[in-house]
Amino acid sequence: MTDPGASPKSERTREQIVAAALELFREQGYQGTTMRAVAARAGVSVGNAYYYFGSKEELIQGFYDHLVAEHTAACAAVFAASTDLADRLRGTLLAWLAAAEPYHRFAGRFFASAAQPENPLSPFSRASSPARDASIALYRELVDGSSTRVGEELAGTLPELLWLYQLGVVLYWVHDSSAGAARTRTLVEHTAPMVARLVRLSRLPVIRPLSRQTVQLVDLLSGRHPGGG
Amino acid sequence: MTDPGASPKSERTREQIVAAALELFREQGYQGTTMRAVAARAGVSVGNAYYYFGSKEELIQGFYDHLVAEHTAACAAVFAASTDLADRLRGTLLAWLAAAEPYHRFAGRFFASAAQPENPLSPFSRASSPARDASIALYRELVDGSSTRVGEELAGTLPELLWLYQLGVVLYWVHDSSAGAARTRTLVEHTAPMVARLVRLSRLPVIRPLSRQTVQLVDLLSGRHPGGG
DNA sequence: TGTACTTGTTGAACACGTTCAAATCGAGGG
DNA sequence: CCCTCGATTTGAACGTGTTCAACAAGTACA
Repeated sequence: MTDPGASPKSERTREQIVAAALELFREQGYQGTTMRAVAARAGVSVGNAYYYFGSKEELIQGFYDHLVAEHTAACAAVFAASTDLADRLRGTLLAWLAAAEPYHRFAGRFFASAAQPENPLSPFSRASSPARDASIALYRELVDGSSTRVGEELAGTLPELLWLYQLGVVLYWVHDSSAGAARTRTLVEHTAPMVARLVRLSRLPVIRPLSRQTVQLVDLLSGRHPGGG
Repeated sequence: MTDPGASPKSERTREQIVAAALELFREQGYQGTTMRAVAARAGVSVGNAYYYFGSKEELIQGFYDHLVAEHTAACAAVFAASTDLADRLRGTLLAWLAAAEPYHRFAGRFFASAAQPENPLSPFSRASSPARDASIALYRELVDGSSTRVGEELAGTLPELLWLYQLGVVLYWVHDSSAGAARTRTLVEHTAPMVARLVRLSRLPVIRPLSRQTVQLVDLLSGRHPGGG
């Protein structure tokens, strides 16, 4: 299985494998890293690596967990710094970019896997729902702690919408080969205030129907995987 | 190379290989189809398949070309049927869904490849720019032939924005396992009028700055691959 | 200590995508 | 007809991800 018991021994082996994999991913990229090399550096056999991880792709989950943890930590500082919605959005996204930076080289491969339906790494998959829920909760905190008053219709769904916004930014970042992801930073700098503005405008009579329809649609379709229920 | 001379003989061999690949993709999915099986059904050797196509993924280009052609043809009828912007949007997207339907099973694998940076199949890649330009041109025709008056600021960039909108719909569709892609159809039915409404609202004084900023941002960042120039 | 059972580990073997040196084909010139 | 040369075709061979039967180590209980 993929998730064997958590004895101290197995825990240690598992960590050795993840550490070796992350090292090699950084050094050689995803493609350039072979399972044989990962096993060798971890000091175990190939078969043993497969005892802990069902596939090469699953090794990436290690990177993913690491990333989520680091991002969440960084956001605490962001949330403490300002109550302005645009500031908080900008800070949150820039913090993600900073945390993900070292892995940009193989992130493409990662998100390509994640883009596949039925892949456990997919952000919409059942396997990802804890990470997804955690991420959405982060955005709920972002909204709740901001000074912008959000209409109650929108309030419930806004965190999920902002999570989708982040997904879009990440998608752009993956394809961004500019130095230091400068273009993605530009994207964030420009869109964060626009999104914040849109949230404020959503209470206007002209916009309100659109806002309401958006919420209804997301609630209708979302939750989990599009085909899920 | 990938693109050997176009003698009648090589042309025929190439077509045999593409045909065999598409058959097998439909029958067994992408993963379940081996290059050996493709070569066998096409009546050639494995090496010969690689003489024409640099990789298994490149075989998908055949499906892609087929799809674009069919979609474009279907849109002619859509454009003739109505000048209402929402109708035209809805029709265009539903036509895409109809054309792509038979390939839904392996479309996930396809778009996963496409999601990878540096992959020629990526919609942002240089190799795809003809297909991308053609697709954007389709949306320009959609806009130009509609009865909705579009502000001149937005007019130039709107086709590209709508193409991005389609990209989002496709992304959803790939993950949609509901019968007959019913959920994606719902998404289209709801969002097409909303997008059309948004286009109309974009001329309002409250919205106009947002619209202008959006256009500026897209023009600043877009064109090609984020890191491109 | 011995015995049954679970957990952890091994490395050879398999099927696949891909490569490549060599064989074959086919048109043009002698 | 033969020769030449590039385009086309072959299939064995390589490296890869993955599987699996077998084995070792650890654990619980008598």
